[in-house]
Amino acid sequence: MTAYDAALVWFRRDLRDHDHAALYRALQQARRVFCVFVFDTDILDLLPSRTDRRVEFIHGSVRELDAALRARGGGLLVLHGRAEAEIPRLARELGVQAVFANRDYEPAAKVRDARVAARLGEAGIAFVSPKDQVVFDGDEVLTQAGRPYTVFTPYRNAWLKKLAAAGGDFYLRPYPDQPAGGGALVPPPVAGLPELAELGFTPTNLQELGIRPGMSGARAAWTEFQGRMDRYKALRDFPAVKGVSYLSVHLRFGTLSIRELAATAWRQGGEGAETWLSELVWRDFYFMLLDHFPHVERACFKPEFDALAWDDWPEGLAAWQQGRTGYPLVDAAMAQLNQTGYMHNRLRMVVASFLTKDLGISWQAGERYFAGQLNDFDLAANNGGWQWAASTGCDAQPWFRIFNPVTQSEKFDPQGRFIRRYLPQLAALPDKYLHAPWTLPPLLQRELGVVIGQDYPAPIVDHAKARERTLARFEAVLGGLKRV
DNA sequence: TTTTGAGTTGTTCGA
DNA sequence: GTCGAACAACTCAAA
Repeated sequence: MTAYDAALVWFRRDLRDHDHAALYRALQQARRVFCVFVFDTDILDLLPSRTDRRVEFIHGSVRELDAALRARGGGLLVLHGRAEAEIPRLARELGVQAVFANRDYEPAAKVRDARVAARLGEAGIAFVSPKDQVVFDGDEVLTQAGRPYTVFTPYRNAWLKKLAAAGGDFYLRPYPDQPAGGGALVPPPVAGLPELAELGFTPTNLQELGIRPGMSGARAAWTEFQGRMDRYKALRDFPAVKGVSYLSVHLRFGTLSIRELAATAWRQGGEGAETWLSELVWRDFYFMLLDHFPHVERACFKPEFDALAWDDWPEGLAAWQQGRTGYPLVDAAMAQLNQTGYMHNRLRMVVASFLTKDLGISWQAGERYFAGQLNDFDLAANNGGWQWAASTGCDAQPWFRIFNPVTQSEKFDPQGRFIRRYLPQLAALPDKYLHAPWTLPPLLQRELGVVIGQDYPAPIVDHAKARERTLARFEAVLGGLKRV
């Protein structure tokens, strides 16, 4: 029996029509179900450029979602404006009794949703926001003392235990497309998807990069990854190799369901699948942290680290952003980011360590740059990753978190295949010198046509000295605390 | 309440 | 080149 005559499903970062909590609940509770997506100007206006792969990805995914909903008798109403105002207005116009939208954990989204809920409430319309984008959220995995975990390993243990206790797939079962005795999708009163240009954006190189948006792109990438999940543990640290899943962008925009991914990894078992499942647990962990500790968006997870005296060094930041630090692995990684909007996870750690620990620049500056560039940018994961690298987050251990950019290069790109791909000007260098080109004897530099300081930058800092400065920087804060 | 064990992904040093 | 220990000692989470 349906409780409502009509309901509205508001799609945000969940651009699929299967295994979808809000869509399922709406169909369960309402006789007629409308669907809407808003190109939210409150978000779009903040983007640094009008050429943005994320917007193109969303645009393509929305087109596909609309087609899928049409095939089921419904369709997607696509709006362009302030979601905060558009959703309550639309809900009234359509005469629905409830709006369903999957729960979001970002501080700004929580404020927006609270305002929407309040406006809807004034009109007697319910706002329902079920859990969808994580396996376990907020208060589902807590310590014995009832507090949120702040250390990953015990969190993961509790997370896995909770899943296992429920028989493995209880929490991972997909929501059916059509609940028994439920309502039906109905077409929107106005059809049509605005073109990218109408939204004020220009096309990107998304297609050239082979990034396919939408549920079809997600399905293809997911199927491909399943064939190599068992090798994930062995290969994931080598950026020149196809070792990681490349599913982050699909998880970011919900073109895949986290339950489906986790269920598959859980069922498969084995080293590769277990390691990958751990990464999905990290994802839940960071969402949970952001939800419970929203101050991390701007400040350090551990407040004492807000006292760290980072350097204000615009030229250093620019060199890092543009990939001309003189450290090939760092520069190749930044080139990958700038050209494709993607960066391998190992390299995200390397460049984050380099910015904060070698250049002494605040993690917030790096986080902001990533936010503008990454196709898969997600506040929770990006912030968590940066704070981990900067040693200001959970498990802060500065003396463990200073990566040696040359050692990392030798270890994880031993033949320099990744470096040569993104820094063709270094292609002629022998492997031996590729990771630290400044060690190449000057005569050989001329012979190979790679003169340091001319054809490729000299190292912007000396790692050993930078390391000492960083340890002193942390000592000033931690040592100061000890004396109190 | 007190105690105990452990902490994603490392680096450096010296033998 | 390889290997084990030291790094510094705090905080968290469970027993």
